[in-house]
Amino acid sequence: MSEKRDVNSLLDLDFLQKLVVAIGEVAEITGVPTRKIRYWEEKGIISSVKEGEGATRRYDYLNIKKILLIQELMDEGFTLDAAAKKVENRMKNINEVFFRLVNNVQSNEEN
Amino acid sequence: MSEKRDVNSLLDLDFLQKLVVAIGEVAEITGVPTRKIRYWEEKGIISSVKEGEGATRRYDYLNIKKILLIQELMDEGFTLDAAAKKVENRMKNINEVFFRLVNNVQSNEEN
DNA sequence: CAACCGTTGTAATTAGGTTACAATTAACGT
DNA sequence: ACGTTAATTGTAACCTAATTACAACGGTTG
Repeated sequence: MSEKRDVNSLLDLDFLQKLVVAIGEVAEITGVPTRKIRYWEEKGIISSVKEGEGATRRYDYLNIKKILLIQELMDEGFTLDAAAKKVENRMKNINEVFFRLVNNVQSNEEN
Repeated sequence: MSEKRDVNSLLDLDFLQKLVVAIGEVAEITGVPTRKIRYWEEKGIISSVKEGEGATRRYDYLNIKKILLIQELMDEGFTLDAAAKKVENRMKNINEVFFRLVNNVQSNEEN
């Protein structure tokens, strides 16, 4: 069975981290308009990457997640800053879990 | 512990499926030039989605994976068609595994 | 009511993508 | 050697998407 290989191939988290998308796509995915996303970024609440000078921004999936979570909390009545703080804590957890997963996948690869 | 929630939040495969990126980004990720990607698509080997009429194409992560795998096989000496066929088989497996994972995550959610 | 928060509008500019037509390069069979 | 096919690349004209900066708006709070 080459199934383990297929699973690892599918859950290639290293690859997932490279998967960064343009702002229009993020707006489509999250339902948060581009203008708002840029505003949150101006305020330092989320962040994007720029490949080169004068290039367009790209958001990784952790930041997209963040946008979704913040929007959810704001819908519940949190202020932007409060929502951001709350999400920040959850993100720490998510990052930890993430690294643990990366390690698991890597040790499975050695079989 | 809200860890299970965080894991599910991280591995939100439903969300992952929405994560589609523009051709330039695919080129960056895979190292395969945009022109070549479009050529492979013309030949029907990979596929993209278009949101509306006259919009730009977007590739989901399974298709990006496909591009990577095909390029690898071609580097080993396979022809394009042979590589495509081989990858097609692996993709079937990957899709199966994928659906199984989606179901697992969903049943975990019921706890 | 003044100040702030969160958001949105828009115009001008730049970046990125599409299409179609054509050319190139290498391998394959006769 | 020759025509053929496979795989790729170049490019021009056109269209779509993103950026920046400046401004404005409605709601809330002191």
